[in-house]
Amino acid sequence: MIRPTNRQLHEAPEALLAWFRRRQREMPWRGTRDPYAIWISEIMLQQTRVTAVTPYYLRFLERFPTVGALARARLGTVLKCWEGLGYYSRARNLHQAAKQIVRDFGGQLPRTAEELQTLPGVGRYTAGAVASMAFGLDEPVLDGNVTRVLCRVFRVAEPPKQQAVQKQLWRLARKLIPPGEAGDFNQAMMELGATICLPRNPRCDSCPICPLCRAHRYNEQTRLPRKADKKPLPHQTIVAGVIRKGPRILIDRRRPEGLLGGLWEFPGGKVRPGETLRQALRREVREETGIEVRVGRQIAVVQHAYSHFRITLHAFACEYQSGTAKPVQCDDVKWVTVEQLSQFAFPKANHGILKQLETSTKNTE
DNA sequence: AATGCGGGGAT
DNA sequence: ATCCCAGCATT
Repeated sequence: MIRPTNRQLHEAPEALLAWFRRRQREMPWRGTRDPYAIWISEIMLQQTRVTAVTPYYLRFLERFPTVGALARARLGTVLKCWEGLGYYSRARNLHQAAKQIVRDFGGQLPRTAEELQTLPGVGRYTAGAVASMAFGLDEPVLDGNVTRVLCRVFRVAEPPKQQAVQKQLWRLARKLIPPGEAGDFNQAMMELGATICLPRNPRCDSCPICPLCRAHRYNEQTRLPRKADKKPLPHQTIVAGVIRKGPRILIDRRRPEGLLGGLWEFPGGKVRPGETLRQALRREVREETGIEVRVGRQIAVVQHAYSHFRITLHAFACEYQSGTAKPVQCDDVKWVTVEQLSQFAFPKANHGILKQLETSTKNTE
């Protein structure tokens, strides 16, 4: 829920406008009110930085100075002019839209946000941008910059990707527009996001609305906007055995390639569907080291998250029964004492087991 | 709601 | 390496 204060509502837009009019950067499409030129610039600026766009914009307008010129051009010519800018559907849509403007709108861009959105490649953002900057309409924009600024100034705790939050941000962006000034105000918000209210290191000491910023007050400016929750990671159940043979414990070294390569671990592995934990452990120990064990009591359960999956590790005390340990499906095996364990590198997920081991050993001494 | 779509600059 | 950029269309 977004709850702007009256002070924010009244003071922030004016402060931003004043700041923007003093401090805005030079851009070749600023200062023109040619709707065609503004449209081209906005399409090019979709997901693309000002510095990347500038040379393309200049070349494009020279080559296709009007809607009619663009509509008459061959697609191949348009694409050639776009070459290197990326997102080439933008160029195809631009060409299509130009033809549509000639055919349906007499060669003039439609003058409402709603009609603008009927053009291919023109969504809610671009429609608002052209409507406000080219036609002076009080239409809002919401892009990555505006989203970041709003989430910080109004301390929006929910991820702005969520549809419900999007809806509120659009409403707020509209509400903030000083009547008749949407063009400059929208640009001011984006300019602030691009130069001051930066994603990682916002320059709050240079921000014209810092005193009105809720995130800054609570020192949360680098934690907002919140990123969408990532998808739940795939999960695996793992078993491992602390296998005793007299005073020694069996460990094995993982093969040098792959996950956790070269680290030592307690023998074990993934539990297969339908297997009990103990069945899986006996099987894995046999496959990995070639020995038979009796699985005893469970000594630890460890939850661990890797970057792209997570595991639940069940550790069991085991007793050596028969066979000779050898590196069958691992790089090396070794019988060691509890005291020696600390000399070997273990994955983080095994540290809990190691700790348990030290503790229980001391207790039995 | 999730993806695909490009290429480059900042960290 | 990862994030992010004056987003849109498609599924």
